[in-house]
Amino acid sequence: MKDVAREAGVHVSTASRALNPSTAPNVNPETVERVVEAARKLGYRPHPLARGLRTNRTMSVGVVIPDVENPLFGPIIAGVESVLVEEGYSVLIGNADRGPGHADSLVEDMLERHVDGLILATPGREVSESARNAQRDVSMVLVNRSVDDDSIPAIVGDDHAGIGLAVRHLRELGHERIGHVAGPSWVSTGKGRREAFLDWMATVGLDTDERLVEEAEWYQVEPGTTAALALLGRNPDLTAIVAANDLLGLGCYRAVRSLGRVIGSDVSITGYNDIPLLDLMQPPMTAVRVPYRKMGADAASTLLALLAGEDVPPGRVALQPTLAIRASTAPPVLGAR
Amino acid sequence: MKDVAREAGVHVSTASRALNPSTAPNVNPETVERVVEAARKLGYRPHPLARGLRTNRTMSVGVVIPDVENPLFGPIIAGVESVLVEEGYSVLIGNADRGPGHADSLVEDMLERHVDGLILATPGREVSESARNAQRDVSMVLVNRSVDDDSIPAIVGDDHAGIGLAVRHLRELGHERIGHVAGPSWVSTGKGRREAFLDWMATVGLDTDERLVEEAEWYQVEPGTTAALALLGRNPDLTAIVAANDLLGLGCYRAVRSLGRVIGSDVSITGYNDIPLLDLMQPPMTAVRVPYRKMGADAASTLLALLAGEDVPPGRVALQPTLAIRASTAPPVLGAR
DNA sequence: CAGTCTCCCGCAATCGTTTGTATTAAAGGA
DNA sequence: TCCTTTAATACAAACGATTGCGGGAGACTG
Repeated sequence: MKDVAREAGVHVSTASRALNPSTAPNVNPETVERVVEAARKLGYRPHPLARGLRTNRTMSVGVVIPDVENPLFGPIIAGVESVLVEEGYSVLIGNADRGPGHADSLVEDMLERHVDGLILATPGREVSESARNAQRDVSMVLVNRSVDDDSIPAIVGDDHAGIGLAVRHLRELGHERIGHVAGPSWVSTGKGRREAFLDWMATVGLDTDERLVEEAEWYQVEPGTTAALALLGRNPDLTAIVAANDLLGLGCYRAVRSLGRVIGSDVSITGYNDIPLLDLMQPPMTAVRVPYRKMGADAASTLLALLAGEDVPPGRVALQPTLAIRASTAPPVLGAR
Repeated sequence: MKDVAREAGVHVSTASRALNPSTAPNVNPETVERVVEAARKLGYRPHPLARGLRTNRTMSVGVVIPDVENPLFGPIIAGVESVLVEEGYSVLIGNADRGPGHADSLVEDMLERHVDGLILATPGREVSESARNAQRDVSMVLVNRSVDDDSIPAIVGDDHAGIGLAVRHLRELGHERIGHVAGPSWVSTGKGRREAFLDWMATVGLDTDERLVEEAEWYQVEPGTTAALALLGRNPDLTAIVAANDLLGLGCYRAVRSLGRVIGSDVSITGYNDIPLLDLMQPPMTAVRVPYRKMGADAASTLLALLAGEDVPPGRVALQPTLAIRASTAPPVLGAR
């Protein structure tokens, strides 16, 4: 920049102002022209560290993901990245796969790096101490999760509506005995979808017995099988299962098969999330599709608004899911009961 | 840091030296002790921008991925992140999903941000102009790709060995007419696996007719089906297909089914990569498994070595794949020819 | 005892910007 | 004509560290 100033025959401070859109009006238009030309000629690029040191902004935001290897988060990251890069921000990624506490330590790291904002996708329904502290220092927004007291802006899928799509779809097919394989209740989605399930069962005029719900230990295939077996053992007359997650749904596939029953005709199954390849399963799985990429993009936009000083009301914004109907759901076989 | 120095009763420069492991030997041990204590007491955290401004290092590395939504890259990112974070580096992620040229622009962005190193997973067998320039300024290593002239260190899977696993497995099952659905030849993996296939066919004493290979337009299910149909149309007597990629393999599934033949018994199929859920397909797919997480970790380690000034020979390091044998491969039905 | 060497430490410059304040000159008003 | 206002630019102090250089004190040597 010193060179640019010399080339344009002005002081560096003038050059700085000329190059900065917000201060450019304070300098003579022709001078601006000269400086801009000099900068172009010399191929000047501002040094982000020097700038950041002075302005106290790094133009970077941290994104903490519970498990990068989970295909679920690819679209979220893509969505976040696409809008942030557009605004000149860089995305620092943190993978909190080393168990509880790891997310907090990543947040600490990022704060030390003076990120301008944080986007958290880590699970858990409560704000950790460190996150609480972080909110004082930087803007932050949650994605695909929320906190019980809604004290932090969150972009989430509308789980209530999503479960509603599944339950109503099954109801319309004629199912009357529907069960739910729930996710762990300490995760916000696990709790929310479980409640939504019972709620919708009542809405469509069906049984809301707690015995129709079985909680899986974790969002994986194996726990899904275990839970589904327990559920079907307790309720042999079930004709449909709403799984809280695609992997749990695949776990249900295994359970149903191991009982010698046919997926779709004997027992209908719905998944949740619609991860890739679900349409290639045998049979292809009906699933609630959540707009994850948009979720990431919206979270990023919200963060940008916060960074711009706009007042963003805390609380959650829910994105509407859709239902991908495939062959794992069908009308119940009449008289099977 | 000024406060720390005052608290310890020394000059800031002394404090700086005391806190920095590499310069600490130059200061009196008791003084170091006092400074460290003062720093602890005041909760001192170095300011990375100030430090970076002076030292010309940002302690960050850029990772450019062709498509974050592809489940393949999750493990790579996780591997990279795990080793870099350990050494105090941050990971900047760039998603080059906006077509050709986007990767270059991301690299430019990262260079402007003065990343200390770059890890590129973008496809293409040639070094772009910008990458070439980048290599002058920062350390860089490639992952899951290489360049034709091997001028940049690259960590890749050993595709030749991987294809060998598949071909030999099929040969041992008794297959003699084996085809290959190749990936696009402008991608390094597409070209490499194709050549490896023909090479291994010769090695196991089988036909190496070019007609046994059909190139898919892109690594996706649909192009895989198209290619497989063409391949099977041309060679109706094939009893096995080696696909250059899992998704292409799934495309083969569709093709085989649409011809009314049975996967496994009529036509065996092998995939490549072993992406999640492949074991839940019907039938579960035999696939070459590439250690992607390790690949990412090794790439990061190599980069660290480069950053430490060690001499890393250019050229590729190949990681050994394994074979996950499942139900999509079986002995050919005798007399089917 | 003078000279030299070592070991610690302080001084000050530096990295590349931004920005509050001072300065200058021109323009406008009485 | 002189004073005040305004516009445009220059000056210099930050931001928070690192680091070459020099100086002072003590130890060692001859």
